[in-house]
Amino acid sequence: MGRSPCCDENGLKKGPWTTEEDQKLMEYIEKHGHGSWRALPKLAGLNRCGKSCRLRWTNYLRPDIKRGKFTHEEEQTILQLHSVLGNKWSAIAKHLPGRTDNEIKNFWNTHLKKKLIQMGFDPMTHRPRTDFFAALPQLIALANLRQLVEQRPWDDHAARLQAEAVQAAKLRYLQSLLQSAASIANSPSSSSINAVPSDLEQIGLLSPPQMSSWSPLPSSSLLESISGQDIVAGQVPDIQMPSSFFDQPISNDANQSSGYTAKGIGEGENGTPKTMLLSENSLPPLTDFPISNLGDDCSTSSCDGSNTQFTNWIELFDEQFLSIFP
DNA sequence: AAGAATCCCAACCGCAAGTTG
DNA sequence: GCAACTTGCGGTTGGGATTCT
Repeated sequence: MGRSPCCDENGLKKGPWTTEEDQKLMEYIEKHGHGSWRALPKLAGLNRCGKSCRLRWTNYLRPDIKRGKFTHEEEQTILQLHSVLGNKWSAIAKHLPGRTDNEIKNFWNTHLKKKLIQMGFDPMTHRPRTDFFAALPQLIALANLRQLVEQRPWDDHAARLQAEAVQAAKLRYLQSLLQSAASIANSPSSSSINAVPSDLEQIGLLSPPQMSSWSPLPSSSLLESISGQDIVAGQVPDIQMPSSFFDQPISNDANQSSGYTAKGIGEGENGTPKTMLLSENSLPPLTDFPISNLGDDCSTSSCDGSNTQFTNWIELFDEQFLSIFP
């Protein structure tokens, strides 16, 4: 397996393509097909290397390429597929007609990855970041200190931190439940990944129709459409956040910070760190995130504020999660 | 208004797998 | 089996566009 010759031989042109070059390339491929990419530039009268021509065609000139911003559905698909496939951009692109791997990669790197990081999730594993948890008590304690000093409700930042912590904890618990589901699904007596432990059903996590909009597991149709080699049998993909969740603005409106309380910051009687207790009414109002205000932080054209299904689901999650989570 | 900072994406680079003779 | 060649892929970057100060 030899290495391909470098493109910059013979002073071939590099950099942005001109409309004239595009025209030449398109006309040639429409007439003759691309054939050998290496031979194409000479035949088409282009002072480019074949690699550059191939890239230009596949990423920009191909007639079936979809232009414009990613839709909400596409964003969800990318998130789901990335949780399963990782940075297999070409594999992900196969499930998004009209989108190139390069485009998806760029979208991930410029938007989705940042959102995951901002929400305290590892973009590679889709799990809550441990360093985030480690630092959280100190951050909350600092915020509380400030509250005491200033005698006023939590500011936006502190409220946001707590809201994120609660959501991350919930998701971590959900993930452990899903892993249980996977082990059951993987057992000889179970034939479907959809087999769920009773506690999942008990807390209503999988009750329709709330889960129709987003599921922590890739949809069954999606899984079916992914080639078998992409997924280790029985392995549950890492949980990922719904894109609607990521759409929540990082800086919440002031009216969301009221009424949040943290209890028991500090040390317990035996000197061990005391667990931060969050009263039920201290939970952030997940359903109240001003989705209609997402515009500034919204990178896709789909942020139209119409996504209510997930918020319904998370609302259910709030109540029933707390009833079983000490 | 202007300079700085940041965002965004087209294009490049290099590696590895696949193909051919 | 081997080397040359082709193609595909993922990571990175340059610079224009946009936003911020």
